[in-house]
Amino acid sequence: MASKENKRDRIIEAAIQVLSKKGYHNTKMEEIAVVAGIGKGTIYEYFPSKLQLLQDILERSFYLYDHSIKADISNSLSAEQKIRRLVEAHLRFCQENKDLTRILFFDTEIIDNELRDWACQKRRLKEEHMQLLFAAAIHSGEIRDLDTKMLTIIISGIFSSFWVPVVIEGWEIDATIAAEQVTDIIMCGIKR
Amino acid sequence: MASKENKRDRIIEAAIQVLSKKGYHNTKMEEIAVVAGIGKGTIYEYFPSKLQLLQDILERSFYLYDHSIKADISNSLSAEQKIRRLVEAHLRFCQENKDLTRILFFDTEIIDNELRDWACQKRRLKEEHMQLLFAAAIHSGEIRDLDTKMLTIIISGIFSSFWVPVVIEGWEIDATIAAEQVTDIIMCGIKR
Amino acid sequence: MASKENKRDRIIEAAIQVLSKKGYHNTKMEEIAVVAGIGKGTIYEYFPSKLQLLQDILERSFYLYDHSIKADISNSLSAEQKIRRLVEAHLRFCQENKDLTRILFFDTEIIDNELRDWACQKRRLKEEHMQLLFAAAIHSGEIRDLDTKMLTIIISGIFSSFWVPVVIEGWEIDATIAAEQVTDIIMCGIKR
Amino acid sequence: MASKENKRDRIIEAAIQVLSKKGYHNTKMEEIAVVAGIGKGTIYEYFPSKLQLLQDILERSFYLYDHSIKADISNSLSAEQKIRRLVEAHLRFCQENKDLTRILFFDTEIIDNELRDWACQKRRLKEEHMQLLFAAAIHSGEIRDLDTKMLTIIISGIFSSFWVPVVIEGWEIDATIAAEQVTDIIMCGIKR
DNA sequence: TATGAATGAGCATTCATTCAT
DNA sequence: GATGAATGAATGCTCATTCAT
Repeated sequence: MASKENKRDRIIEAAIQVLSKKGYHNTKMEEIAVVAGIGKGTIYEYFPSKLQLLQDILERSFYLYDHSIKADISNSLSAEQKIRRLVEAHLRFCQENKDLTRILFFDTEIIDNELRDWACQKRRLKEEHMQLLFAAAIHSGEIRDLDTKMLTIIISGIFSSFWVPVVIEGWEIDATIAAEQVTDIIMCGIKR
Repeated sequence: MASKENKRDRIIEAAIQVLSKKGYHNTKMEEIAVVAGIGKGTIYEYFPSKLQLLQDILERSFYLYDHSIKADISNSLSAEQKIRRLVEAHLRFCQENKDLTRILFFDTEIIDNELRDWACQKRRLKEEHMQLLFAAAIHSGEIRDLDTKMLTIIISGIFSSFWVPVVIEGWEIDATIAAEQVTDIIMCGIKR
Repeated sequence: MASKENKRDRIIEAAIQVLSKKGYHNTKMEEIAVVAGIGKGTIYEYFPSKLQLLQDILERSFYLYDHSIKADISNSLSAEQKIRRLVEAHLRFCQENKDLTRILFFDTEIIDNELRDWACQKRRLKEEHMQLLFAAAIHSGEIRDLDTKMLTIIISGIFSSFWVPVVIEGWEIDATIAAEQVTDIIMCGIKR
Repeated sequence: MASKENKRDRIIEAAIQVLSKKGYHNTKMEEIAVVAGIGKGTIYEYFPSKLQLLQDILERSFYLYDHSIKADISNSLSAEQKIRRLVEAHLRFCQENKDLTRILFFDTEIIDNELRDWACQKRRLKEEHMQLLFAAAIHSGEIRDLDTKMLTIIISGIFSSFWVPVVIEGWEIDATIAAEQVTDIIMCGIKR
């Protein structure tokens, strides 16, 4: 049992490693098996197909990400603090899960319609959540009365723009400091 | 001759259409041919390989995008005006070239190392260009003394975040108005 | 008319050139057309297919070879003289028609059953002719009473073995002298 | 393991069968698979490509041929005996390995430059070996003082001329008797 | 349960041949 | 007649998946 979960996890880890480096279509099941140190056929004992393996990873990753991001936000915080914490959590996630991040954000080629829809839906949920955050902050007077959809797009964009330098270029930043700076810009803009 | 360019263009158009909907690996040469209304072999009269076809499209697209974006920025403008125009041009490009945008911003799976390097280089160039813009604006006192790398990441993120709602979700916005709002947020932040 | 024959000949010449260097399957019709200085489609005005083109060349070549070989043998000659002349004529043909020789003797891969049968038949005819020569010589007492089939195989082998060094390796020999030596060996053997 | 070698051998056998009948370019991988009684993809588990499969067969065949030919020649023999044994071994090889012989002596179309060079080199080695044999025999006074290159060409020709009647026409001869006759002609010539 | 040998659907690419100009 | 752009049948090869062991 423990061994079973163990092996499943080993497959997932191996898959994350290979997928993040090569992308879905350039990754062969055999490669994953080799990295996992098991036989090719064994993967199919745990996952019905390559696609399902990817889907499982994505779901798992998304859950993990979502968890990392949301866990830290208690409702008593101000919008500014919430944003700062979001940015910080996001950065930390990217730094600590580079391979996962690459898979999750490297908005990969349309692999499957169902998968694409799933990803879209997840994105939508994330955005709705953010939109609520902004709506509340506007309502409480913390931030200006701006279009919440546009706000969401802008802030989401800022979020996702950070993974490339961190994951691909190995940019080393202190998440806390960076979050501070980013939040400052978001809140106060760049104008002198 | 006119006809020859014509057919080349028809192939490119068909390829853009199919590629943007299905992605590189799910696109069959035959499908492109069918959409272009020609025989499979004909594509190879104009493009040596599937990969080269994609590469041609990407280069062409990038050139078009680059052109659309840069053309509009005369040096006499203020940083704020430059940003507004950039945002507007970017939005307009996305709106007017949805399929192309999808390929340009989405089709990022590692298809070929050379291609990946090319894309990375293009991104780097774009960012360098932006970084210079910010450095100048800081120097002239137009914007605050912020880390230009971070600024570039943030603003790039804002840029690229817009294509999804426009292209995928069919969000209809007036580019001029949106650019105004976005620039306002960038310049002045969101704090009340 | 003259022009028509002219063009046909130009195609054949070009084909011989290319075929002898690249072999049937590695030769593209377009290549032949380019070498002939005409359009690809034009070949089909003169030859119904690639195979037929090859067949025409082979027939023509064989006729030429046969002619070169046989022309020189008047019946009044002794067997020894006949053999000497045959060898000499064969060598001369190889020297003067290297490309043709390569096609004719480079017993190429089975391209077509009909063609293979044709080639076999030609070989058989050649051998029958030779066999008759030997039978007559034996009858007249000029040569020993040996099995004519075996004799034919041996002498044919000697013949065909000469084309490689001449055509491929560019061996320069005086046909008359070589024929003398070869005939000497055939007639008297190699034993001291 | 035994099974693995087994399958590899079955593929080679099937390939020899088909290749010898149809030639390289007319042989489809699928056909080989069907004859071997396996799936198309299985061949690629044992051979990386069609060309490599041919190359393996050629190398194997050449080794086998070379082995059959050379094994039988101890140095204490006279030149005459050596020649007789060579002829006999050659004939026996042709009789016992008809398909292989057909591939080895017939499949000469330029398929690949590397392969062609390999074949040329093998031929050259064979000829050098023969040339040495003749040089020694001349030196020991066993045979007349003839040009060794010419001698080699002639005797090689005699050798290779035998495979066609044996393999193609199914000529049944007793190798020992035929070798005797051939050697007699080589040594003593045909003149009465 | 674990394996990896076997499989064959699937696809990019080639090139002889056609036919509209 | 001459052309060469267009064609699609043909084929080598890949790799996710299966299944006998």
